[in-house]
Amino acid sequence: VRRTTLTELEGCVLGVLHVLEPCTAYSVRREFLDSPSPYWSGSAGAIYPLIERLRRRGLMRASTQTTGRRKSRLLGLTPAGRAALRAWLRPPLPDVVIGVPSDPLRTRLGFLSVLPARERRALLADAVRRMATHLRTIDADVVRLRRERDLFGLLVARGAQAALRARQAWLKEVVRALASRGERRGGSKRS
Amino acid sequence: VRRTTLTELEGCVLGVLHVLEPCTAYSVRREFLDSPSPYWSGSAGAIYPLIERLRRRGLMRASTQTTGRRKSRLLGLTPAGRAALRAWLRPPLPDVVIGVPSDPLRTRLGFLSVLPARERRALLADAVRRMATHLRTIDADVVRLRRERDLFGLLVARGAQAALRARQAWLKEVVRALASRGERRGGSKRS
DNA sequence: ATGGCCATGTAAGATGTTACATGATTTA
DNA sequence: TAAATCATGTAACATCTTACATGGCCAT
Repeated sequence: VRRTTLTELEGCVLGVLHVLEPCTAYSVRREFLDSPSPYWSGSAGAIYPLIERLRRRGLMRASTQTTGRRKSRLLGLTPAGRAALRAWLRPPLPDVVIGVPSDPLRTRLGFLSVLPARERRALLADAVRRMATHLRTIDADVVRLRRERDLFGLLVARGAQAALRARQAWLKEVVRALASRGERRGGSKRS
Repeated sequence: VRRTTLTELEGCVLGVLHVLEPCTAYSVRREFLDSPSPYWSGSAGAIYPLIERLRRRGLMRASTQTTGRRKSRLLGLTPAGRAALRAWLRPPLPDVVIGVPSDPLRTRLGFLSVLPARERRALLADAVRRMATHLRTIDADVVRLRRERDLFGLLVARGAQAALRARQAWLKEVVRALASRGERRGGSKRS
């Protein structure tokens, strides 16, 4: 089955390549390893076969270079690769891009009714504490990127910051809603 | 390799089961098909094998019922299943639950520099318009769940609403930032 | 009775993870 | 020079998607 669209990771790799080219496969991989979002694992078994796939599809090319004793391949986009990247970004955006983004924390809190009151409070407390810590590192990222005058990097970091702050505010709302509700009953199920 | 943790989808299925049991595999599937988040595909090829897996692991059981001429299996959690579900929800939460959630829109806007100014504006306009439409349906969801006094359903919907609103505000920030920057240059790359 | 949706699957294939292998290079 | 890390992979496996198959049920 001839694939014509790009997956999320494939689109990202082409995008990273557009910014970094010419560069090695490993420096592409580093972008994902260094991302503040744990969603991007950047595992070798994902990146290297993916790059080989894109190369065979004619979206990128690799030119063998030799630096010192080490052979490494420098990657670059082909015209077809640039076109595929633009097509990936061009409207209309698919529903999954616009729709409610997945959030494993929101998912879990939807099943809070499973836990007895004590563990429920422990879960919320853990989430509140860890969120605050994590948010501080993102705040530092934003400050750094602003100082470096990296406009697009800054916008992405601001988006992440906004998402985390909104989630933090929502988390407080959840805590309030459960506290104000009578705490006498344990595991009430959704009607 | 003996898996001991649950994947996101497996945890969700156990959670849905806790709320709906006893119920059929299809009604579990419906929960995902009807979810407002397009992240949950609810494809048959994902759900049915997953349920069989959980059953073989002893986390749920299936009792064959016959309604009319149709045989269907009613699913329910086992004690081990309940324990696994609680363990999935119990702290410490893994990093991927706390960290910056993935957002395909944020990812794409990070590569805005790829597009020429005209297509860039088209992309942002499409995103703004579709976001507004989508947000209205989520708002309606919130109103409905509030009326139905479904506390946990309401909290999840409020979380989705908060995430979308934050994204909408951020999107406006992106539009402003790009408009205020001189528009003379086309595809500036990240330094 | 028939066309369409309900309900339950299965098969093939794409993609990603974990774990390992290998050699080069840097650092203590 | 020994250990750590860089850089590039590969193999086995798990999971999910797409597409199909099958039979029951329902409205016209």
